[in-house]
Amino acid sequence: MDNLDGHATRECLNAWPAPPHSVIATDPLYRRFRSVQAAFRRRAQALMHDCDCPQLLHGSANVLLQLSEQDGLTLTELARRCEIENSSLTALVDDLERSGLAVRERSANDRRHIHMVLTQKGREVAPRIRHVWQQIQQIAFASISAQDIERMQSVMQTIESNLNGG
Amino acid sequence: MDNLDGHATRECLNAWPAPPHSVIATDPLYRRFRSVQAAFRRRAQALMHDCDCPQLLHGSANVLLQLSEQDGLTLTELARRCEIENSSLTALVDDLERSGLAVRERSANDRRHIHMVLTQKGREVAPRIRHVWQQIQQIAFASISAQDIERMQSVMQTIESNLNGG
DNA sequence: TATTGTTATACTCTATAACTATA
DNA sequence: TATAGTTATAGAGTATAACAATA
Repeated sequence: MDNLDGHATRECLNAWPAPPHSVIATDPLYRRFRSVQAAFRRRAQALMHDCDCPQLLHGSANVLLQLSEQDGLTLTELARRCEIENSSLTALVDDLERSGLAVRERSANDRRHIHMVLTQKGREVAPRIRHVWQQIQQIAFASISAQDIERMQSVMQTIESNLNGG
Repeated sequence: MDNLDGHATRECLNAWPAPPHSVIATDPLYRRFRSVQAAFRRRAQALMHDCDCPQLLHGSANVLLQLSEQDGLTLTELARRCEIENSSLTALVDDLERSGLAVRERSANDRRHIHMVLTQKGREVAPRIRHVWQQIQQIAFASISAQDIERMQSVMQTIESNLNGG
């Protein structure tokens, strides 16, 4: 076990070694993507709470905003616009129904289709949610130029495309 | 149910409406953070497979690289360097042990400490993992200038700090 | 009492596969 | 057979809280 004590000693002598370049160049970047998203989500939840909005998943709020643009979309069309799978949408729509913001209405013409229709409450809440999202933008992008934000989005898109082999 | 058919008709007449500015400005950006990270992970897994590396979680690979910089770190020190909680580290360390790349060794001096020690296999594999991560960088950042990458990282850091109220 | 580490649990976001109901 | 939607399940990454062992 002497070597283990040796390790412990090295730790003490050199507690903060510089990480190798390959590590600092990849892992923190990789992890930053998640932590930024988490920061967006946490701040949005705090703001929604402050604004007396129902506590929605970020995805549900997005569905709500889609519906406030065009009410009565079918689930499949909503999933397409939100760029998620049908099965992923189910929980978000459940969330909206549970919060009383929208209801499923089965189509009379083709009973396979379900239209999502905003309730009165949903129509009232949607602008507040939209406002919260706008606030988040203002907070998040404070002191960052529009050009830098666009550049970042474009770089991220290129990275994703590079990694997906395109 | 006539209104539902009305919705269906509007869909047909105007199937691809432009989303409102507030939506395009936030949600796709929010979601991009996750999708880029997923792209990194998927590509890394594919490359690790091609290079005959053990299939490790990204986090486990990161722990392995930390150990290849300094062997025998305690779990708490490893968690600190990886910027995760102790409890989150457990699964990653289990992963490394399961793959035979490192072993837990309890310290004789202070039996509360556990040192992670690379095995022979771990020392052989670490450089290959590092190489894979370097390849990923090359793939991900192809045709993107170093300046743009640094700028993106810095912008992301600012966004996170803004959102966290700093 | 304080520290190290583990376990149990939960949460967010997402996907795939198998299923039901309808056309 | 094809489409719309649901359910069941998984997986990645993370956290909190309660716990055991040790100091």
